[in-house]
Amino acid sequence: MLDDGAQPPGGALYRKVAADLRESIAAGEYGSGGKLPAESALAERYGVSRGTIRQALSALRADGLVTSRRGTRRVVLGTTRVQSFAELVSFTNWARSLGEEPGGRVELLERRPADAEECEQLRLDDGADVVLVLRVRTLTGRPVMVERSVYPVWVGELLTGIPADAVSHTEPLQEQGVVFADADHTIDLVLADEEDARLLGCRAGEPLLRERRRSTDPVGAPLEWSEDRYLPGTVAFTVHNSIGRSALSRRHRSAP
Amino acid sequence: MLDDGAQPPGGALYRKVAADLRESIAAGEYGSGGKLPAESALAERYGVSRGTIRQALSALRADGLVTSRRGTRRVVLGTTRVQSFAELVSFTNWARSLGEEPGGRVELLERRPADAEECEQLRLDDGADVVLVLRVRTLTGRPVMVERSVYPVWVGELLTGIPADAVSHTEPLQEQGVVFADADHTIDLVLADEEDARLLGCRAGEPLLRERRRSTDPVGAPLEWSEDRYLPGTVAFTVHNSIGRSALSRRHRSAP
DNA sequence: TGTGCCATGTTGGCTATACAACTTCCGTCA
DNA sequence: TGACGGAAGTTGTATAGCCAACATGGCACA
Repeated sequence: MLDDGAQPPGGALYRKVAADLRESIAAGEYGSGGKLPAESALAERYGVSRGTIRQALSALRADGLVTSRRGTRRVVLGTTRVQSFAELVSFTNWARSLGEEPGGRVELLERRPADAEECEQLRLDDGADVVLVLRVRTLTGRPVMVERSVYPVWVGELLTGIPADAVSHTEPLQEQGVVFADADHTIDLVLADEEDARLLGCRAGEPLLRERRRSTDPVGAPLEWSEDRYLPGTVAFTVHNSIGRSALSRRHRSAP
Repeated sequence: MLDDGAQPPGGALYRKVAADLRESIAAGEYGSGGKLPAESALAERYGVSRGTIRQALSALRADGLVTSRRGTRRVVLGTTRVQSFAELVSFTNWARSLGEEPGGRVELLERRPADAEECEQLRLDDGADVVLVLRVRTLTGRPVMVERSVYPVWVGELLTGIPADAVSHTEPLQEQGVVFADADHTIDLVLADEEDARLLGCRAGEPLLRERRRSTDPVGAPLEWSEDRYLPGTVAFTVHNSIGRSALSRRHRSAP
């Protein structure tokens, strides 16, 4: 038990405890709807302080795996959940975790001046350049999504050396020290334009699920501003939130 | 400073600190991209321990308001964000927070045996009854969303006494001690059927943004299983996630 | 000039303790 | 039998302290 296997801040004790508890829960050790041992009991079992246990449980709580209420033991909510942040930011990681073969092709990679929204999103000065990458992503050969990403030049020029049929873009970036730490996602619906239709092999005007995403590094510097358009029926987005911890919100759009 | 104004577990010190910091950030006191004071400085300012400050900052971190990295002071990511959990679960609260007039009409309220998925989602035995509520929701008179919710009978029968034109359903439930604590959302795309078209005043086959939601109480008991269908262009869902704290996930659907 | 090292500031992680608030259950008493 | 009350168990909140890991800037040295 207490197997290792995390890379971000790696060796933290509470992460190992959390990982072990996740496994136990997924294995049904406490049943679905069953009660977890008390914090003090877990502290003794793992040989750590109650504070560390609480740190671990807080992570499970945020993932929606367990409840937490003053006065009673924690209850198992779901038996499995959660994708790592890496699986969300990287299409490649996600596909692999599904057992599907990720693919993709760069349709366009160019450097050009940023427009108003790109400046806003990437916090660039007016007139600054950005690198635009247009890619079609496939799952086991089938086109699933078209991705239009713009990067600040200092990020984008790291991508110019990558072959056009490279499976992953985020992995080489990570290797060069670019760390994706935060992301804001906006999900709505959009109709395919002619370019979408051509790239995805659908008809123009067909509805697509759109995810716009702004990713930042640990310091808060914008790394990527991307608009992904998914063919319907291929993906769904799931979110968990709880009272006092709601990363999800619903936004109104008065002007279509 | 340190204004009150939270109702769930109300009086916690770290919540007041967090609320105060939120205000300061929203007021631009540290600038966008600016540095927050050190934890120790904040601890002294508020007259609390560093642990309490860290608890408050952890909440802001989860909301994506500030960064956190070992070695450097925290940086302001965004100036404003976040809706309370109540605004997400309740259409009424949400609409009010937008300054729009929420409306709605119950098209159908009936008690009937649950089907297979409803049993699964609400953790009911086979053959158990559920209460189905079909409602059209309007924003300042304009129909925006159709909501199909099923409740376990013990929740549903609390709704039967409510007038058909009642604005909110969740509020009367809360008053009777039903607390919504956790929710799982799945967002995807669906085409309007005849009923949707009739209720929303659109054409059948038109694309709609669908949110399926399962809400549970603090003990983990399912309270509601709902499917909401939004007219395109009226809403967008936004999610924030960060490395190590990802409540969002992307799911594959192999069989449409 | 430029490079590398070190002191300092800052957050992450962990422990220990104490009390408050709440739930559950059991036993007592009417 | 039923209601009330209290004891025990459990999580929430807060404090204090310690060290490690990391970032930054300045200083010394080549």
